[in-house]
Amino acid sequence: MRKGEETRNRILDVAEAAVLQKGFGGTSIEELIVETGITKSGFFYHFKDKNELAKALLNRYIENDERIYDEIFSRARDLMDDPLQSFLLGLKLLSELVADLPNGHPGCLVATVCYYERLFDREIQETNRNAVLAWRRRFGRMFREIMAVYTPREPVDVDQLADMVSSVLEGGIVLSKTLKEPNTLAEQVLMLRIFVRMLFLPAIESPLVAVRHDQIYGTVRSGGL
Amino acid sequence: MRKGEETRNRILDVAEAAVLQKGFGGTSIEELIVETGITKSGFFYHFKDKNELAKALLNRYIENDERIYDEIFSRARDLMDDPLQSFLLGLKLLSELVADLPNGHPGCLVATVCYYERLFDREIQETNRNAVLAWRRRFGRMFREIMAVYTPREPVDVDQLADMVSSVLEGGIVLSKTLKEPNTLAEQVLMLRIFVRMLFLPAIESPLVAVRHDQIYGTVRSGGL
DNA sequence: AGAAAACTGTACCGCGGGTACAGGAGGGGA
DNA sequence: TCCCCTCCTGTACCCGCGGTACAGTTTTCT
Repeated sequence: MRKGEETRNRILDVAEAAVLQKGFGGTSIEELIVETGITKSGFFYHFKDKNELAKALLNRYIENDERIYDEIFSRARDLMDDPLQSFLLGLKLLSELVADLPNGHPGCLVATVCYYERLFDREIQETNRNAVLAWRRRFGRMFREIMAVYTPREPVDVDQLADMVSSVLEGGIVLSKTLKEPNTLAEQVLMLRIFVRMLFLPAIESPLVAVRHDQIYGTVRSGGL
Repeated sequence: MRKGEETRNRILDVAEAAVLQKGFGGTSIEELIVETGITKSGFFYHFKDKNELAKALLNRYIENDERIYDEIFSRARDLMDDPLQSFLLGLKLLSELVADLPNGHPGCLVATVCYYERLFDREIQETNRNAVLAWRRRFGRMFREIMAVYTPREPVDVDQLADMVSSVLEGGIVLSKTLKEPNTLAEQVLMLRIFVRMLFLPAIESPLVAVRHDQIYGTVRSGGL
C-alpha cells in the first residue's frame, strides 16, 4: 500500500517534468517508464491510460499550487495586519519564490492542459476550469477585504482584478520560458504589485504618505501634464 | 506555382486551428490531410516533416500577429496625436477586436510552442524567442514615447512594462480559453489599460483632472488611511 | 509542346499507445 | 503456516501515426 503510493508519485514526478517541457502529446509513456525504472505493465497498473495519468497529474499540481498560495499569503497575513499591505507582501514573497527557482519556473500544467484541451475528456477540462475559478475566488476574496478598507483609485470589477493576478502569472510564465529569462516572471509579479499598490494607495512610498501629496503630484505634473 | 501556395496555405489554416486546440503532439498529419482533402504524399511534398510544418505555422502566425498590431496601433496613432492617448485607444481597439472573435480567441501559437519546446529544433525556439522580443521592442518603443511626455507615477522599467502587455495578453488567452469565457480576454486588456492610464495620468477621467486631487484623495483617505 | 510544379498511389518501416494475461515477490492478517 | 492482496514483471500482440521511397500522373506556366 505504501510502496504503491511511492512508485505512483515517482511516475508523477517524472511525468510532470516531461509534460511541462514537451506537452502531453510529446511525452511518451515509454520514456516515463525508462526514467522511472518501472516496466510498462507496472505503469498501466497505476494508470489505466494516458488520460488517467493526466487527471492525476493535474489534480496533484493544482493541490500543490493551492498549498503554496495558502502558505505564502497566510505568512504575509501573519506579518501584516492590513489586508492591502499583507497582499502586497504576499506578492513580494511570491516574486522571491519564483526568482529562487534554479532553472526558472518549469511551467504551469493548467496552461498545458488549456492548450491541449480537445484530447482530454470533459472531466479534466472541468477540473482545469475549476482551478482557474479557484484562483479567481482566492484573489477576489483578498481584494474584497482590501476594498473594505481602501477605495480603489479607479472603478474596477473585483473578479476581473482577481483574474489579473492569474493572467500576469500565466503570461509571465510563458514569457519567462520562451525568453529563457528566469527572472522575467518575478519582474512581472512585481509589476503587478505596482499596479495593485497604485490602485489602492495614493502615492509611491508607504501608507503614511498623505502629507506628501503635493510634492508627488507636483513631480507628476511637471512631467508633462 | 500559384496553386501550390494556395494548397500550402490551406494546410496551414487547418493545421493552425488543430494545433491551437490539441497542441502539436496531439495533431496528427493524418487528420490534416483528411480535412484538407489532400493525400499524404501531397502533404510531404509541401512540408518535409512535422518540424517544417511547425516552422511555417509559427512564422505565418507571427507575421499575422505583427500585422494586426501594426494596423491597430497605427490607426490609433492616426486618431490621437498624444502618445499616451493613442496607446490607450489602441488597447481599447484591441479589446474590441478580441471581444468580437466569435468563439473567443483560438489561442496563441507562441504559447503552444513554449509549452512544447523540447521537441522542436533550436531554430523554432529562437523564432519564438524573437517574437516575444519583438513585442517587447514594439511596446517598449511606445512606452518610451509616452515617457518622453509623461512621468510615470511610480518608477518602472520600460522593458518590464512592455512585457506586462504581453503577459496580460498571453495570460488572458489562457484564462479565456480555460474558463470558456470569451470576454475574459477583452476584460483583461481593459484592466491593463487601467494600469497604464493610472501609471501616467494623475486621476480617473481626463488629463485635466488636477483640480480634483483633494476630492479623490479625500475619498481614499476616508476609506482607511 | 515541353518542362517544371503539384500532386496521387502504393508499399513499407519503426515507434508508441494500449490490451491481454500469466505469473511472481513480498508483506500482513487469520 | 498459509493464504491473500498489493505491487509489480514478462511476453506477446494490435493498430495508428510519423516518416521514407519512389514511380506515375495531372496541372500549370512558359
